[in-house]
Amino acid sequence: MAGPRTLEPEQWELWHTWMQAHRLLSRELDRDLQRGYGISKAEFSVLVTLHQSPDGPMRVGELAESLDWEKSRVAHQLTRMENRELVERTDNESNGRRSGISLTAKGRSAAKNAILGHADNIRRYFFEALTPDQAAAIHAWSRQTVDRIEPDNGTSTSGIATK
Amino acid sequence: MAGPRTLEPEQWELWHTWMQAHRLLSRELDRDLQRGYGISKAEFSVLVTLHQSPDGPMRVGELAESLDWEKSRVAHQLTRMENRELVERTDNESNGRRSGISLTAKGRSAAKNAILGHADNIRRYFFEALTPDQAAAIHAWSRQTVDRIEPDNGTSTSGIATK
DNA sequence: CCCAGCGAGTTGACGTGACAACTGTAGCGC
DNA sequence: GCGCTACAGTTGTCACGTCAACTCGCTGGG
Repeated sequence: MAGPRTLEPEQWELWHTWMQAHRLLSRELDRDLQRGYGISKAEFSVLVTLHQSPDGPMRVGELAESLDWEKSRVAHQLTRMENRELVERTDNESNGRRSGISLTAKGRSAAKNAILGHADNIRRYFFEALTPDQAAAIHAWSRQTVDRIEPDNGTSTSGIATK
Repeated sequence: MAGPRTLEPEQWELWHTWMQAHRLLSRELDRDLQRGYGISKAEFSVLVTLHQSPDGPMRVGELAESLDWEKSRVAHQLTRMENRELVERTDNESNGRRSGISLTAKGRSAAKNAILGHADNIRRYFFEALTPDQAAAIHAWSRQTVDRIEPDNGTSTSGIATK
């Protein structure tokens, strides 16, 4: 409709700085995870999700939904992690197909260590330099954005949500 | 040192929501760029940088510094873009090595179109749902973070900076 | 029985990104 | 000239992520 077709310089500046901050932060966290625990961020996400699973082995579909990843991405990731012996695909008793994903001992201990270290890093890099105002602003914006792009999502107050 | 070794639930919630918002936003912008103009975000960045270059061809090092990418990443990206005829590596008159990067006609027009559309999308997805307070808070935090992780950086007000 | 179609999961192709090792040119001291 | 170092750029390798095509088991219709 109306409006200038380009951004104001200060808008550009804000956008650029915001993106850059995010990129630098992600890079630091990735590197720390890699150096400290020898796992990548993607691997970390999978390990945490499996680690927190209450009912033992998960299936690929569950993992995909829980992480909000595409199934193919999960499958690729699991293949790599299976090669590195962090997870294993186990036979499911009820039907013939192997469809259970579970942590190996190695995967479980990696998860345990990394969770603590990672939380520490997040606090160091993100929360320590965050005033309450900023936290509120970022939180509000994040929720708006998530709701706008992907409305059906359990981002509500603090936990479980509808499903 | 001291402090709890894990994050508070509300901190986790903020962190998770923020990461998710960022991911969804990036994905939307990427897809729009791809669908609307047939170029990726990485290609877009290179095209914009070259397009804005005042003195014609740039060199790989300049590009890398300007984008804050690793040189190898730039080289790989240029190889792909050269194959797609968006840029060309031209001989540099002063020394024998081919070291100039410039846009092809195709690249130039792609850049021109994409810049407008992309700015539009950024406004739609980012600025429209952002109050002035939020913008200020986010801007402030971003600058702090960039300065903290990468202190020597031209993030000052609006342009050129020391170098 | 056969086969069409579905849903879950996998695979392949391709672009992306980080890191390390390599090539090649220029400059310096001898 | 010779060797050495520094630096720019390239290449290889591996992990990551998306999309499209595929496999496999299960069903339901004929």
